Amino acid sequence: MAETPYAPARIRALPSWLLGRAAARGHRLVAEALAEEGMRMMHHAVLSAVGELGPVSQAELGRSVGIDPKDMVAVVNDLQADGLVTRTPDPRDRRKNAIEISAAGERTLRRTEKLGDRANDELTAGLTPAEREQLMALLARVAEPGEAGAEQTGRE
Amino acid sequence: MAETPYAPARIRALPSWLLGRAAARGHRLVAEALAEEGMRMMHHAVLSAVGELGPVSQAELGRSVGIDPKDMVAVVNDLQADGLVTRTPDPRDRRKNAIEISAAGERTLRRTEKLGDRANDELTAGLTPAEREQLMALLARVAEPGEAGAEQTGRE
DNA sequence: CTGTTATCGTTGGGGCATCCAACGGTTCGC
DNA sequence: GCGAACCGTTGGATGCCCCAACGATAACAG
Repeated sequence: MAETPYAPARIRALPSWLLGRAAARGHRLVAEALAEEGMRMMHHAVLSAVGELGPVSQAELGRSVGIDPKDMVAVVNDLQADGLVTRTPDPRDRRKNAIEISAAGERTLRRTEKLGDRANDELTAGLTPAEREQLMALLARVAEPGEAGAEQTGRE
Repeated sequence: MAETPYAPARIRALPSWLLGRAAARGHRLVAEALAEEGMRMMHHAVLSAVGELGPVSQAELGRSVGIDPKDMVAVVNDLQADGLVTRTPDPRDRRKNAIEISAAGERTLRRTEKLGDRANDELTAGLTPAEREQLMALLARVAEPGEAGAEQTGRE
């Protein structure tokens, strides 16, 4: 074998390290894929959340995908500028904005979902479907330690 | 609050998403643990690499842990300022700096390794040792897909 | 009704990790 | 020798996360 600059074994043996590397690769693959549609990860996540939850307030959206309200403002601004979502004042609560996906947003979402799935397939290309399921199950338990009932506000 | 802000199923079902969440938690736990010694993740990783590889150039270090040369400069600066490593010009190649761990570096490394291990134990507290090994094996295959040729080029 | 408390959207700032482009100094291949 | 490649270094850009504050609005207690 050539003298590859191997990562030190000590570090490599740490779950957090491997987790970070794998996540970095996943992030890169997905980001590259979504870039084909001019989308970014958070934007896609938010758009998907809007499409799934229906008309929602920004605060609720932020809690659902776990991002800061500050960043949510920018994301919704972009999505609205691209005509992917509509932001209308909620008549029943004038503090809120009702975010809803548009027809164009639905179309874009369908494309970006395909791209995201494809990137994730590439990410897990070395795994069998069963192994992928296994990985997902293990990751879920590592990402959310408590998670017994799961009805609670899973805030991080 | 009946409405739980659960993450949309669409997004949650993606390995890249779960990977990111799990990595974020791991990162946070390890960072908090290392902060007890005033250390940060990259610093610890580099220090560990130096201790394992012996006298080594910064470029080689950067390749081994997969970080940018720019950031490596800052890391080595900090480590040197804390007296944890020595940076001496390589007489055989005056472009290179020979980075070597110091006695104080060894001591600090032993402590931070304990802290890192402890944080990783907490991270994987919900898993049995066998499951943890399983997770590591799966992650390794996801993080480094090719792995056969041991191709150079650092990363992507 | 009035005053207090809480939420919502928004703006501002900071910290941390990753990445790319460039440059002078040095070594290596031809 | 001379161009190509590498090394350390500097500069800048980006993305993600967290905290604090503000005006407007709503919910609630009195």
